[in-house]
Amino acid sequence: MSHPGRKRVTSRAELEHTAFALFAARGFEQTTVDEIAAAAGIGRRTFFRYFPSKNDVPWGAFEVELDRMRVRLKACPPEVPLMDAIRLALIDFNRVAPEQVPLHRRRMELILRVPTLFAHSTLRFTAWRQVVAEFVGERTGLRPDDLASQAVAHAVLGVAVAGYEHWLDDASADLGALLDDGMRQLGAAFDGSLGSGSR
Amino acid sequence: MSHPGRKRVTSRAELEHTAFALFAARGFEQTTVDEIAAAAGIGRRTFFRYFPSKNDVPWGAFEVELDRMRVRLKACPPEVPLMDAIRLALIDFNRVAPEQVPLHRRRMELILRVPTLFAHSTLRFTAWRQVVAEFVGERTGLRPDDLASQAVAHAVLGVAVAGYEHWLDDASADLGALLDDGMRQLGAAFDGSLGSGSR
DNA sequence: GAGGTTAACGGCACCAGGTGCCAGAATCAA
DNA sequence: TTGATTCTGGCACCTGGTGCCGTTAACCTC
Repeated sequence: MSHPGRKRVTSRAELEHTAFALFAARGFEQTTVDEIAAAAGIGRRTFFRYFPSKNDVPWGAFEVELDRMRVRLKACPPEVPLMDAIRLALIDFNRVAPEQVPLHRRRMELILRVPTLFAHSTLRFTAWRQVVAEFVGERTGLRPDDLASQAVAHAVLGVAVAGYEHWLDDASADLGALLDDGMRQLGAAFDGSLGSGSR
Repeated sequence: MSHPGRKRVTSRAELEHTAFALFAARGFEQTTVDEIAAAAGIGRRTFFRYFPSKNDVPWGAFEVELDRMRVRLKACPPEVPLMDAIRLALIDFNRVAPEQVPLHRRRMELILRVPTLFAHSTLRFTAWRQVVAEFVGERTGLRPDDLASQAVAHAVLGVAVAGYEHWLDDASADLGALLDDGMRQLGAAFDGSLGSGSR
């Protein structure tokens, strides 16, 4: 368990915490890396050993999350229709413990509302879509990079982003319900019942 | 028609042309703004008066294009079902004259394949989605920022991006057919026929 | 506990994109 | 010619990000 070499002086999580406090106080763009490093008591150079860029701070440990989504999709029994399986996994994946809601809110506020951050998110989004596309592939026999698989993955991500946008606007909203609704309404749009009968 | 003041020494289009040549030769990331400015015979400072950033060069005059999409959607008769109208407008919007195909290809290759450029595109994508969402709003009576409108807009953009990805991979492919296919298959996914019967 | 190995730290110099400021150059109208 | 107007481009400066490299702190072995 013990490794040779100097011990790490801080951690991603701790650094994230320090940074979030500054972001809340001054805003993301106005906070420089020097300020974060100074507040954390580390050198600027060291900051970049914990995070490849300032833009990566709000994302925390996303790789782990990605895997959660993958597992969640796979756990769905094959009888459940494709889009239902995805819808349920999407809802479940975005469930957070009540005590974690405030942090999750601030995190998503940064990611979705700060323009440069939203832009930088495309990389993560692409990875997330890939997970969905692979699931579509497994279910349908298509290749994950097939047009249909990719289109579905894009659409699902779109529902997620749109759902989050509404969740951020409305503090009392239930994220799971929004995502459920988004998926169903998108389906309704395709069968022609959007805005008329379905709800 | 004549204005006072010094004449502009170049134009967006000309600058874009110069830049594209350099991008083709050295790659986007490897080309510095100084090099573009030098090649165009202008000062670096002046470059930033024609384009707010290097990332904006490949987008050309996108505002105009946006308006074309808006008009194209509005031109669709109300009898045509919502998603059909959007599908047809999407195909038509992305039709380019044969002689413009090579340029359009290079443009889209940059935008979709260069990571930082793809990331930066989110701003334009958001504007484009908004046009679709507004159309959904008009047709259904929902608000454009309603979850359903936004979800549809996200999905359609997703189909467009996925379609372009395939078009870039396959030089012989017909972009219009890909977009048509993408929209139909997304619909098929929702009614459960994806991968089984429909094609 | 001395010495070697290992790994993290952090300063320094440097690059690139982007901005504010401002003096100067070009154009038009009077 | 003068003056208003508008574009130009140099300069200094800021910020994010990287390569380099000497230093520091831990562990392990003898």
